[in-house]
Amino acid sequence: MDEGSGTGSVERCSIARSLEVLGLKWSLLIVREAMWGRTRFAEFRARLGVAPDVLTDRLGRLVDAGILERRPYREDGEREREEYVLTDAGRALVPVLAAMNAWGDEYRPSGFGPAAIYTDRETGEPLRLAFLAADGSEREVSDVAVVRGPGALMAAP
Amino acid sequence: MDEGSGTGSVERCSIARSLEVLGLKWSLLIVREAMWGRTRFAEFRARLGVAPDVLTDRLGRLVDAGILERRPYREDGEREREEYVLTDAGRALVPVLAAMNAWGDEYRPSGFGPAAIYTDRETGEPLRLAFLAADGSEREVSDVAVVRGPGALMAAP
DNA sequence: CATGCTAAGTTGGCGAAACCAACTCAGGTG
DNA sequence: CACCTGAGTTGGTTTCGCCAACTTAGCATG
Repeated sequence: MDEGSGTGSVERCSIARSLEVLGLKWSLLIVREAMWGRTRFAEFRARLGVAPDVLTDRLGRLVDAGILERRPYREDGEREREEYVLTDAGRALVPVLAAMNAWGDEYRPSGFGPAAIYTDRETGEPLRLAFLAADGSEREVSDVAVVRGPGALMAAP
Repeated sequence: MDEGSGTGSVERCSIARSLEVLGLKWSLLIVREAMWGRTRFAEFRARLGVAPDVLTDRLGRLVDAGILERRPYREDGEREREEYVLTDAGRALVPVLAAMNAWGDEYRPSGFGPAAIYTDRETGEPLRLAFLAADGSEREVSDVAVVRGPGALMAAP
């Protein structure tokens, strides 16, 4: 997954750079589980049904990318083991998950209603994602256009 | 990619359902290119450097999922061909791309500045994604909690 | 009317990634 | 010291992605 839009070896597109670490199968679902508070190998494995070798690989990549942090823990009467907790960078993926969640709810409904709701941590009231202008006013998705920024200096029609 | 959180055969998690169609390599990058206005096989191919057989497969899946629409076109002096344009469901993926973009800009910077900016289609002013409460007030990402909705009726600690 | 051009794909072979079951490993308990 | 548990490895098979080469359909040109 390289080349294409860019001229050099560095991927200029932030989406592509995000996908370098999140684009492999299971990566985002592991982050989703971590958001629910799962931290342990066996929990991820049981919840997701992912093969153990793949899970080992993904946890390692997410740690390397700074999304998860390996941290020792000890249950009483057990030996010391490692668990995986979200870092700030990992928690910053909430909008990505929320956006996917909202799209899936809308365009690929399960028939059971939404499985996850994003809420205010204190009041518990539901939140939604929206585009805001600098003055705080909201814009509809249909009013949003994508334009090139400084990182995109390729010539194209 | 099934089972895990659910008991039956329908995937209860909207994120997993979104990933069923968007989670394969190249799918989201094809949607990104479509947002830039690319519509043709050769354009996707040249921009992304994706193998033609994979591109055929992904375009077909995106069409089946209702994200892209196949539409005939004809350049003068050319034969009729097909192009691929975003549907409403496809354009509704803007928040997903914007969220990934913002995360990549912040946590995996390229050193060239952002390659894409999401703007108001009319005024051109830059927009950002934010969580809003029902009254329109904004919440920080760190104030967001994920809770179970009606679609998640699994018992778990 | 054969020849070539172009966009949009197929086809076939190969290496990497994912899957699955079985096995290992380290420490703690009875 | 036999056994249990969580956290992984290992080996073999299937699927996926990559690449180069080939095909196909219509129009245009000689």
